[in-house]
Amino acid sequence: MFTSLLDHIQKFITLDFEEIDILESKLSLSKIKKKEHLLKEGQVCNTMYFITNGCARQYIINPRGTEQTLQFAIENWWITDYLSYHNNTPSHFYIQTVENCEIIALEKNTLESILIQIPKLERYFRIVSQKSFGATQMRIKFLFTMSAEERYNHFKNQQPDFVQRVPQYMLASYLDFSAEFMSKIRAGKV
Amino acid sequence: MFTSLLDHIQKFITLDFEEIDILESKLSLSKIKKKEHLLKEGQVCNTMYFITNGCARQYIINPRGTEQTLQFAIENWWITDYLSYHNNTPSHFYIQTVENCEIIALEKNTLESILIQIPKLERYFRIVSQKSFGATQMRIKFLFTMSAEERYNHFKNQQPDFVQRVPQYMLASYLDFSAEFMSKIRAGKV
DNA sequence: TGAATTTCTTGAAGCAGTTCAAGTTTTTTA
DNA sequence: TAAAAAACTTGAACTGCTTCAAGAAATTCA
Repeated sequence: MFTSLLDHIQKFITLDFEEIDILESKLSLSKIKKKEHLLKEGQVCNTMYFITNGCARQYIINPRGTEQTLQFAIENWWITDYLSYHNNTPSHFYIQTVENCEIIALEKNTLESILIQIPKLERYFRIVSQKSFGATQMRIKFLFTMSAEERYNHFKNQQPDFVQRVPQYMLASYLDFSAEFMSKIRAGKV
Repeated sequence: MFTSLLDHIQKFITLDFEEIDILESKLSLSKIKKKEHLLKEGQVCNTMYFITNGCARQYIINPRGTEQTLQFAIENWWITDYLSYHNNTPSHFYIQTVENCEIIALEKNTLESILIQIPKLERYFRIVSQKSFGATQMRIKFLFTMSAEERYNHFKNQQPDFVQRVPQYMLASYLDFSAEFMSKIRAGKV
């Protein structure tokens, strides 16, 4: 039932049977329909979400009223607002499913009690978040150095399947250009 | 000698005397002159750097040959390339001191041996990196939604002292606009 | 201190990408 | 399966910021 998360954890640390039991007893899997919100701007985020199936995104609504996606999460990714989570401050972000999803929602209280029983999981979450941080630095590099068309082609080469999975306007905003410009890039009119 | 790091750690976890001794026995403080490199593009990054005094930055050289700063680190910040660090891949980044610095350089091997003796430090590094990740998400939000002038004013309001500490052209590139445009913003010619 | 280097400033020309508006296509839902 | 909603396309007008070039000011260092 939680094999995808257990497998992911065991890429980084080794769990024994007892620990797996503890973990399984505390986790729960939810089915969430497409376009539902896991977090809205202004709420304090006290939950981490692990996607076992489907796709979610973190987005904002910009001053012009347009949604801009800051992050996507697919199978085997965690998504949350860590700043709101750690500081107990209202979030600046929305988190929303993009497809029907199966998600493990892990509340702060639950996670803390798990971490007391299985301290080794601290290591798992450390490594996962350090790697995410590293990936985000690369993302900023691409945003800084590539043209819109280069960013699109680069992304398409790196994640060819994913490009099909989300509406173009969401991907356009993730790559920091307009939906209209995305159309022109794809049509070769640039 | 390592009080700034020890204090920082103890904001998140509690260390006993024995653990502090172990830690102190494994750490070393280096003085690094302004403009020296801690990491160059192409090298595998196997060290994390904690700034106890001074300022460093992570930057790239863009296709036009101009340096672009992706990240600054001042007192009580860690700086490294986590992607290169974890994957043992050549780094895409330079890390360089911006001022004369006092730095705790923590090599991967050393850190791993410390973490075996003091597993609770996993928690410290987890929380620190999750908070950094959260801060980077906010940074991307600002890059996406604010004009160049707004980004400058926002940064100046948040970090008034820091603006004085680094050359304007470095800050301009960190805020993702040109050094020339920074001049015009500051002169009110925009 | 004086020379060399680094950093900052200014204006002119240009362009990558936005905004707007309207229409078309595709997908979802009742 | 028809109607509604969501997503995509297109062109025209515009603009925020870049690039270039050259000089001025500030800082560093021998």
